[in-house]
Amino acid sequence: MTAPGEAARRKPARRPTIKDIARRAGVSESAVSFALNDRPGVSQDTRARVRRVAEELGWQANSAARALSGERAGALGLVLARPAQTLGVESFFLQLVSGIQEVLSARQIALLFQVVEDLGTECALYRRWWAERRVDGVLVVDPRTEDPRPELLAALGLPAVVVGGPATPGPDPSGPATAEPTAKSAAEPTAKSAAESAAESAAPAHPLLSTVWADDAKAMARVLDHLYGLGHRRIVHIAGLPGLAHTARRIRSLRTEADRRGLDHRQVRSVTTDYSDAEGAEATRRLLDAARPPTAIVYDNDVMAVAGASVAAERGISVPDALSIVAWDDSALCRVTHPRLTALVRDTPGFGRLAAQELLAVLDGGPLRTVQGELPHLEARESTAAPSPR
Amino acid sequence: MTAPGEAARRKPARRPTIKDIARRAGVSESAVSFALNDRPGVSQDTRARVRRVAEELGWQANSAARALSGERAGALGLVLARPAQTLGVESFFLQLVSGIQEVLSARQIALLFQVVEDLGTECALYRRWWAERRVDGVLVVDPRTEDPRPELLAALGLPAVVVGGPATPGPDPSGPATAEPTAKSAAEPTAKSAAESAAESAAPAHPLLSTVWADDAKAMARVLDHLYGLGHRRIVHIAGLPGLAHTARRIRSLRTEADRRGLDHRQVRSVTTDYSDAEGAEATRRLLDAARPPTAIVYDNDVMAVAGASVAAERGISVPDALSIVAWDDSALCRVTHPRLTALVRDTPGFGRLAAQELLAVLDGGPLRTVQGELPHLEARESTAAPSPR
DNA sequence: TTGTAAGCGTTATCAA
DNA sequence: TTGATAACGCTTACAA
Repeated sequence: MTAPGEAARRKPARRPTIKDIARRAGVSESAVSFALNDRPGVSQDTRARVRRVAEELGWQANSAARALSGERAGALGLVLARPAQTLGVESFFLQLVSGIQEVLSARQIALLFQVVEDLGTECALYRRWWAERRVDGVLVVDPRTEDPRPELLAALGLPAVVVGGPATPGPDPSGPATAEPTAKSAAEPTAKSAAESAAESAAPAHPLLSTVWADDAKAMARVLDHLYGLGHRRIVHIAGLPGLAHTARRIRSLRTEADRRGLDHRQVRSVTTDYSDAEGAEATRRLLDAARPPTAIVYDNDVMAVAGASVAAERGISVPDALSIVAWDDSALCRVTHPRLTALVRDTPGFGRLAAQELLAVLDGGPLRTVQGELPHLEARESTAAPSPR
Repeated sequence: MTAPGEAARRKPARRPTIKDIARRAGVSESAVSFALNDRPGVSQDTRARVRRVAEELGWQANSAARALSGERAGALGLVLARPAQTLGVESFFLQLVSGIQEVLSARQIALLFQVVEDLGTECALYRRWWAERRVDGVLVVDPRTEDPRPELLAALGLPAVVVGGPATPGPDPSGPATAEPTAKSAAEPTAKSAAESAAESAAPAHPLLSTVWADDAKAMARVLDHLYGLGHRRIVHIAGLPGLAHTARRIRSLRTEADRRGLDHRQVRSVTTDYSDAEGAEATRRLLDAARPPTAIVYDNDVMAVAGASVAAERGISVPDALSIVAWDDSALCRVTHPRLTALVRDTPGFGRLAAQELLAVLDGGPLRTVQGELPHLEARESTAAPSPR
């Protein structure tokens, strides 16, 4: 190593360029370029020599130069639009990102990750990245029911894949999925056949962008199967943000499943929250204080589920005897509570890998597609059981 | 907007360049460059005109071109070396990143964020980024007691700031801070005066890199003050990974504080873990099963604290009557348990802002410095109280 | 199979 | 105060 401190700082080692390699290998720069990029037009012998020299020198292509001449920036972008406070306890994103990078790092592609306050800032950032040519494409997360992003990205010509989509499904014949907001009450029961819903979820392709998604409808059906099978008839789904596409899908699915079993929409229903422990707890309190409280609650994330379990404990309501609890998404959280929480487990890093692969496929000129991730499975733990007779 | 679908994808809008601006404003390219970069050598009039045209065209500098000619890539890097499984419930990093980006986005600087498996991969990535000229500098997190990164980065001449440092403090006269691993027992009591320790923590500057850090020693002292004041005399610190610099500082501080109060090192001590809920729970079980269990436990993160509280509940040990619990780092987790957990609260986004500012200062040619973040404060909740008499 | 040369969009150095 | 012009490191026609 060089001398420490200031010295090292002032005189950074020079990075080798293609010219250095050319000189050292006794060939032209273009030959080097061809050799290193696996292009025809250079002999096996030369190719090998160039490769060896490059290795010796520890050469790596200058990403700026490559981006400037070739079209590729060698980087993809991912923006997370969340108010700073909402950046709570969420293993989801870190795991998603780690899966994405497993795929990207093998191809030497960098990921620009940015956390912003809101959707407007996110859109502005896409425009900037596009104008700056900073990224070759982006992964769009948290798709919404009304989402301006696909149209913007398509207009810019910035390749993108919607993760968790479809962002804006076609017009819903029965109107948008709605749930009572926490404050209000009662939602008019808009019946729809299971077949209708299934068809919808089978062809959710967004016309503008490729999409990778999980079948929340089927997952919700599994949860319902589990709870209904145990004997539950009063089931409430404490959902996340109402504007998100997957929230809408889950709500719609719950309704479909209720209809299929002839359950009343007053007994089986969804309420929306902001995903925070505070709103999760608040919604739970309201439900438990009602005249006929639910015997089972499904929470849209782990944090709310734990908060809900805590409320039950505070009320002296025993889980699972008097109340069953299911968490959508598993994490350490679900395993440290007492009792441990039954959870819907999905392979989040795997989902990230899928998304990255799909974006790379789009960059390579592949067709727009809709790819479905693995169906989550229900990990039954101690928080769900048959409801106590009353 | 242009026509949707394939059309938009095939014919992406052209990005305006400096040449377009020059043509349209009727000046030379270099005049445009000067005007847009606030350099002297162009009249007020021209400058205004150029600016207006650039605005109209929605021009943004092509980051690759700028990186190629100027020295700057306009991006910083942050690598998180964590085995994928350990990417658990941690709000810390997302919050840190959000703070960092508050500072960077104001200066239009992007952040390359990468999650890797281990330190070796992290170092390889620094080398690659450096060779590719991908980043202008990096933020080094999770500094260790024996850390190869500062030397590597200094040798490469890649500007960096250690976040949470100092990474490798000067040789400790009393030997490295050690704690009994969970499996073993007893550590030889290596006494050291409080003054000595204070001096050490007052001048932790790493000779190679700038550092922003939090005074874990003082924070630990605060925790001890709290618990000792309540009457606790048997206090165990369930620490995180033994190799991390801040773990060492906390362990050392605990010992110093014990000595200062004449407490036995068998009664007040640290054990190390991997931060996981599993090891946190396991360590807690071991402690509670001992002949003379501690009356208070300090956990190095929120997940372990919650896991520990859960173990206590499982054992029928009442918190805080029979056991007091403190969590290092607050989060929603600490507020959803029953009782809510007393926690050491710090401003993580603020810490991120500080780190980003410091790195920018280094990039601007500022001197190597050691900057101290805000001291965490203890948020006393229901999990700490006077120990029950026995 | 090889080398020469133009170009990518900036910044920076010169003369004018 | 301006406008050519040469880098920066790479890719890629095109010519030898």
